[in-house]
Amino acid sequence: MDGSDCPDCSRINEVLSRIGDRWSMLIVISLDYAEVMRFNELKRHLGISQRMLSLTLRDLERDGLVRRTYYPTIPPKVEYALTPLGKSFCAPVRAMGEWALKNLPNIDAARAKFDAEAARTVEPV
Amino acid sequence: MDGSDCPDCSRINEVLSRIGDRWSMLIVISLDYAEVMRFNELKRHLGISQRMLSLTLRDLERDGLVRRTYYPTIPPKVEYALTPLGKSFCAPVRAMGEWALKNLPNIDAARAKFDAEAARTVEPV
DNA sequence: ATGGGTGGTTCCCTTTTTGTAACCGACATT
DNA sequence: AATGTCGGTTACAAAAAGGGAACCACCCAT
Repeated sequence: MDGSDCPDCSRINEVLSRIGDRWSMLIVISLDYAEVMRFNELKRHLGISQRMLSLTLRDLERDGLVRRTYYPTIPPKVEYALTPLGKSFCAPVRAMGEWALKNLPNIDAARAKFDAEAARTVEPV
Repeated sequence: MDGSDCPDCSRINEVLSRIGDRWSMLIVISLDYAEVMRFNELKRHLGISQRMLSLTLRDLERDGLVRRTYYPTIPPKVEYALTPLGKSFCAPVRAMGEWALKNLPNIDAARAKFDAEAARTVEPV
């Protein structure tokens, strides 16, 4: 079984296992911000390896979030942009980003506190 | 570099690498729905392995999203519930869940179309 | 003729993640 | 007496993710 009971869980599970990885989200965010970007532009912007970028972009295109436009010039030029579906995905991703912005300090504080207490119970001296 | 240029990227990168994994989100959603759940209850509900569940729950507790209450009875009883921080995280997660629910068919359609076209260009017969 | 940029693909290797199985103590059930 | 439950931890193994470098064709600038 995998998320068998709760139907929402299996759905969310599905979508997260497709486009819920780090690079996909970061690419979507970048494209949302820049409207259109070229391959090496994305690569330099994100610090992603060439291999991961091409793999992730192909998956995003396959899933209908990204539109790839190839110009057979010399040297070749390829532009990536969000489809309407990709743009609609930005809303929840941005919501999560804003939550992150606001709550990362809280997480850090909780983590520091947890670690401090754990250290005390292990080493009471 | 890693998401160096765009400040949002590095933040989202951070938060995603902490609580952006599949199990964390599913646990948060489950706890939001049920208010409080026990260890094996979560395990059965999500179909997660015992090891991953204990690891993920400890991280969630460490990050202040989940509160763990231990009752030293025999057999032991442990309850997990969301903290206020965890509850606030539900909003963006739910937004993503709702998007998933609505757009999974679109993704599937795009994927099928992409695969069909790829098959045609490879095997034109 | 050498090197660089374009957008990739392919191979190899390491690291990370995840699952499986066994074990724990102490009791309750069969 | 053996087995099951509860909430885990640990060791091992399999799978997946990811990085790095090499290679491709083609042209341009030096």
